[in-house]
Amino acid sequence: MGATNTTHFTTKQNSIASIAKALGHPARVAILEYLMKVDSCICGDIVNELPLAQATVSQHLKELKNAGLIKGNIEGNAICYCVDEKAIAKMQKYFEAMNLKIENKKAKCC
Amino acid sequence: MGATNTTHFTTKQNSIASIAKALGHPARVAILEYLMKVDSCICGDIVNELPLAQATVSQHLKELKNAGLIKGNIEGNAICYCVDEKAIAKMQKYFEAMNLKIENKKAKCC
DNA sequence: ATTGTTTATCGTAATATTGCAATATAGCAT
DNA sequence: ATGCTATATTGCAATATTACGATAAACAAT
Repeated sequence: MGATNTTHFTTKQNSIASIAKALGHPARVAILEYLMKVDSCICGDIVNELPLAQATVSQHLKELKNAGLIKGNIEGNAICYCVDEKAIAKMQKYFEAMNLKIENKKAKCC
Repeated sequence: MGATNTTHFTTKQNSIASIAKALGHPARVAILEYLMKVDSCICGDIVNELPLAQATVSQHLKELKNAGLIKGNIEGNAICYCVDEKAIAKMQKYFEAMNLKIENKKAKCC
């Protein structure tokens, strides 16, 4: 096969997996971090920052956008991409809750 | 191509991407959540919990283990898998820091 | 109108992932 | 020793991802 079977999992599980998957490539992590570093941003900068061809970077940006991790506005010739706070906040809350559960755990097996 | 080019990114970027990638499948998110729910765990339970064949679940467990998200001890006949707190803590800190940076951000473009 | 700049899309090749049946392995129980 | 149970591995087919060159689209500037 090769196609992920999403139908049997909860909406939240699929949503977390979808965001995580988008972050599952170092180039996309690097893009996100670069967008955080500069306050406003144009893709041309990103291409220069990364060891990848323009077409590849564009493709990565598209995936980040599809996953809701970034949002972009057309600004004349260029496009302004920004981190989408909502997705980051969602992941932050998810791992925070998980972390809390682990700390409150008494039983240990491993 | 198809092979991810890790050499040009930082160790941390590769590390975050690697953990995120492992979580980039709803079945693996579901496995992690199930391991959180029960305190101690055996893989047989996991197979029954998921809509996937035993071989597929075993493969997903292997990936989670490779990414450092879970750890497992052999216990006689079965294997006891647990969430590895270190990986969760790492992700939690990563997103927390990112979230803080976003909150302190003044400039907005999108 | 032509040129240059920036970003997206298409086509394609290489590689990775997903999923499962079949089989192997390892320990437990009889 | 034989069978039973739990997990891993192998082999394979279907699909997805990664990467890039070539090209297109959209706009700005001359």
